[in-house]
Amino acid sequence: MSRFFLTTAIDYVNSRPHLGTAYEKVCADVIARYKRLCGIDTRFLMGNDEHSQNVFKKAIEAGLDPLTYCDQMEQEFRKTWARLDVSFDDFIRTTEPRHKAGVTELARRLWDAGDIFEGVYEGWYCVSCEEFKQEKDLVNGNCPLHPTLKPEWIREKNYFFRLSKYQQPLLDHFASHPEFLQPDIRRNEILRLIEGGLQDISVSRAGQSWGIPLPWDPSSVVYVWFDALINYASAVGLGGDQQLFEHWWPADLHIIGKDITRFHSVIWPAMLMAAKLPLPRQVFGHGFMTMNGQRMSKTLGTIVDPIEAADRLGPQGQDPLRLYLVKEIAFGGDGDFSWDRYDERYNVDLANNLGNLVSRVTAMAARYRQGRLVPSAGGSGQLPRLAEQVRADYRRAMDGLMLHEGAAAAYRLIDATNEYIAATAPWTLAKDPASADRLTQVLFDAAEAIRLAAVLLEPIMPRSSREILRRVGAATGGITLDRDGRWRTEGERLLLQEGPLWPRKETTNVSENPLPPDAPSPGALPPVSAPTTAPSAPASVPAASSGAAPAAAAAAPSVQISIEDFMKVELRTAKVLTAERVEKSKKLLKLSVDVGTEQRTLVAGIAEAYEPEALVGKTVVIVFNLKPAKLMGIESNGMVLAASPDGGKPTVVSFAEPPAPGTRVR
RNA sequence: CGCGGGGUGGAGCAGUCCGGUAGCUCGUUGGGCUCAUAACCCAAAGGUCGCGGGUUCAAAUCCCGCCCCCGCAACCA
Repeated sequence: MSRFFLTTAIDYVNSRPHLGTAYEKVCADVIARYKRLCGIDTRFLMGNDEHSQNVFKKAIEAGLDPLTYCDQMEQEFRKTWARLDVSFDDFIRTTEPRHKAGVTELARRLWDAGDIFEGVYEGWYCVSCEEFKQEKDLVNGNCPLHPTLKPEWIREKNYFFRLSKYQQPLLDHFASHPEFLQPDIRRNEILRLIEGGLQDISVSRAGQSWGIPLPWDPSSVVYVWFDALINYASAVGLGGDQQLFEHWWPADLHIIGKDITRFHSVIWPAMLMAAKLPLPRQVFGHGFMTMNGQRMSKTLGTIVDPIEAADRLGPQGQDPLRLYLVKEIAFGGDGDFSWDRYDERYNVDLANNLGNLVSRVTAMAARYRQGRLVPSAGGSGQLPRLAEQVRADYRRAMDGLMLHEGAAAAYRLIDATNEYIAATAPWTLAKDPASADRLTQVLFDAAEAIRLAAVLLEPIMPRSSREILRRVGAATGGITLDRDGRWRTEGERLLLQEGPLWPRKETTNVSENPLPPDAPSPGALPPVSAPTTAPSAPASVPAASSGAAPAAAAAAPSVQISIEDFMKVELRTAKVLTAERVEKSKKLLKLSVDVGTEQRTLVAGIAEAYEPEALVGKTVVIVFNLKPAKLMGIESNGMVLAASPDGGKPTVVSFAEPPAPGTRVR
């Protein structure tokens, strides 16, 4: 029996899964279930990415031991996947011993092959910030955040992977395996990137404890992205169960978000080449989910909780959600979600079409034949031929990962069945005893078409599919496409007339804007910009992430400060003398202001809301004792206060009757 | 010239790689049916496929130029 090993990205555990994360898992699950339906021995792997500094920080903030925190988050993830009927066969956490074994094994192979070398990261290090600073960020040679401190020039030991060595092998692989990276749009992008040359990359961090130590130098841990990628191999026994590994590796398909395509289609294959291991057969980078056209973000209130979305449509609400995700979004492209549209699709696809079809057929079978259908020898019209066509289209679509087309194919059969009923008018046949056989045949055909549609939809709506099969009197267990996907002309059917599968949802058209942009949620503070870590870090993180935007950091709990704390902030009025746009900047204005005692230059991010001329002469409020910072090369000595709604345009604080420049505001 | 995505009937999208009657869902209008969850079926109206050039017998699709929108990054001190 052929086998299929399928993976999704493993998820960062610093926040609960949202709809974007769920989108990826559901699509992967549909593929996994489809492969099983085809009779293929399938292994579907998912998991959590836990060795991130952010996870570590998050745990410490929550006052938890990191592992305890990860344990708790695992439950959150598992709960979500269970609610959505995601049928993974294995769930890996990067803190598990088997993963450590795999990472150790792979790292050692690369080291032995000479593809990892020791280097140093050199840079200006601010002891107070505990991080490296870029030369260009320094202000007069000092740390921008600590103007009195001169950063130290530090060399940190770092191990690098010779990624550059694999440029040509990767290009060769892409050339000989056009299917390796899909869809094509990503493939072209990555090809250009590889052609542009590859840099060796740092794979270790010195002086950290949260991570997997390098086998040859335990004073360093493996960089989190390097660690994360290896999960796919360690989950099937790399460095442990050799027999398991040989059976399942290489993976047939990595399903990932388009943001981490580079890690999976460049770095990961290069690592495997270096380790002399086979490459995964295919990487598929799907698009992102948006909410009402906007990127999912906590501050914009555009996060959709997948559990909430499922619950909205009842205890079996996961199936409508799953159908929406695969049928309404072209797999590979970006997709939008809105509650209105979600409800609409539910009514149209499930209540009106499929659900109503099951109702009318089972009702007629019950009324005219007491639910028992024994087909006569008569012909079956056009439906069987269409069913065969649909089945072929469905297979082609699903094999090519065009999940939305697979769903559409199944729906062509459903639509055709509704048309067939309208054309044959069984209720008319029922009035004429001479048409008795014909009536039975028509109902049988309709039931058979429904049965086939249910089989095709099984990967997308497993639970509902089984329920439909039950109602049309077909076997519900162990179905396969080969055996159950073809039109049957005989066999007695016992149909069950029961209540609506999907009651119609009355659309009250309460357009529910999740959160008015200018209404901050209670207790929410502006997100604190997290200091970035060492500059040698890769730009983004690999196997974590997932579908949509990573959730913004959770709103900090409301913290009360003392009057002394507040008084540390010296607010003063300032009169704007000149204002000009900052070259090549979208948001910044450069202002010179009179603060009474002196004249200062400062930079404000209000260019989108104010023309420079409109500000000249105005009296505004600034933070007088803010540490200077450089923005787009300009030193800013203070900050203009403005009301700044999330995603909206700022309004600077001003006065009806301006006091003298330099007046203290408190 | 920072990277990327997009512009297709009123709305939301597919189609673009591999040119050949412009497709789907919703909405609108008219009709039909009464088995069914006010559902289902038929029909109609509605499109300069962002703009301008080019290649071609033929361009939404290929080539060149331009405009607009949206992300991301550089900048919300």
